Amino acid sequence: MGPRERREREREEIRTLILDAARELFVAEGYEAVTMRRIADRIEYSPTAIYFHFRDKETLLHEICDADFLELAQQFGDAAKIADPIEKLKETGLAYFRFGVEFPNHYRLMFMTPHPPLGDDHDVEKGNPEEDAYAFLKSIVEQAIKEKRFRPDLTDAELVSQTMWAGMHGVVSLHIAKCNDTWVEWRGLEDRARLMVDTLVNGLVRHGR
Amino acid sequence: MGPRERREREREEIRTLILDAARELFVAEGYEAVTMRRIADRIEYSPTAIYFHFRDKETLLHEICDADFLELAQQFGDAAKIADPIEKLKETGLAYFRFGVEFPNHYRLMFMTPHPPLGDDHDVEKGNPEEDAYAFLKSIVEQAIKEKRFRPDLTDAELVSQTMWAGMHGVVSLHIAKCNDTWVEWRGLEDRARLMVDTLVNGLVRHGR
DNA sequence: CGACTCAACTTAACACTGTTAAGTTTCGGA
DNA sequence: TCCGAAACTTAACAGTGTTAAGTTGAGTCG
Repeated sequence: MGPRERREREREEIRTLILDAARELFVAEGYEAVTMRRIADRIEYSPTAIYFHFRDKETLLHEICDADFLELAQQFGDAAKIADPIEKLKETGLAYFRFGVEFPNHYRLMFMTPHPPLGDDHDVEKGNPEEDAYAFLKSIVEQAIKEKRFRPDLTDAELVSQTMWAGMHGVVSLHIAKCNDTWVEWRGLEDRARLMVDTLVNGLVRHGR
Repeated sequence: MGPRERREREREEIRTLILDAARELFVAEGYEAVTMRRIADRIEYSPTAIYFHFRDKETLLHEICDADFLELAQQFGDAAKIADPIEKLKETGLAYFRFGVEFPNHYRLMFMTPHPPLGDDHDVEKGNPEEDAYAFLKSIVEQAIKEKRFRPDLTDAELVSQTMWAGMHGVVSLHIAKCNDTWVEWRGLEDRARLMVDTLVNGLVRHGR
């Protein structure tokens, strides 16, 4: 228990100190505002100190939004309780939408910015629906397929999930990138999200007879 | 006749020289590669010379993708010939998709990057379906509504257009941002686009009886 | 206890970026 | 011929991410 562990703990503390400062700047003022020097200012260290804890800016930002992937999966808590797969799918889509609108800066980094193929050391456990948002979505789609709620030609859960995802992503990302665009007479954001889920689900389901 | 016009013509020539050099860099290596100094190198001028023709980098890039909006609208040439509004809508969606996949760097700038509200001096004539891609889409949706091809509750052409757009944008932008992501077992890009148009249209149309 | 080690940090610098101030060339018009 | 302005260049500024070299201070060991 000597000072060996104390050092390690202190190291972890300053690590999260940096992480928190960066996140705060980031969520408030966006990617552009996050400069190494501004982070350093905020925690009253020199800019170089950060490099002792993170390889570079990219991995720092990466680490920030890594935690957000977990956060996203937890937004599906309400949806997870729904038994009917179709209703569950709808609620999941809307929860995803709300997440994106609430944290646009995180969303941009997570889903709208191409990243170099970074190492696969993530916090979230891949495939676990409680941590992996995509796995959660896929599990719903699989359930819907198993219960024969979709059109008979829709047998690939992966493909359907990706389309469902893309639809909601389209609404969110178009909003983030174009909400100040005056070219288009935008309809209500909520309405657009609603119409997207409804239309997609309506287009996917097997219409009873 | 006089050198008055020659000067003006020369000025226009170097303007497009810059524009072409910038576009070339941009389409080949992406936004990050476009630095004022690299553009200047390529046309053998000093970096400062560019500022004599463009206010700043932002407006330069803006001007480049302004021309691309026109280009996009012209991709709908084939779709424009289709009489049936539903088929026309599908083909338009796929043409949009192909454009995004073919010119990802342009697409990123046009639709995935938030811009400060820049002046409304565009090349394209707003509302003209032959130049304004959104207007083209909306005209199809209006036609479909008029011909009662959509569900009776769908009366707002703007809202439906925006949803249709968002759907295809979702497929394209997710591809551009995440095509190197190994987290997801991506299905074929073409298949995803196809399923998106089909599902959306299927979810919108009035199902005959 | 004193010497040594090494992690944690700082200062100074490098190579970039977009952008501008100031100076130079060039050339048509009076 | 001289003037003025347009078109350009050189040099610089303030900023960026990042690194090389030096400093400090606490833990280890003879």
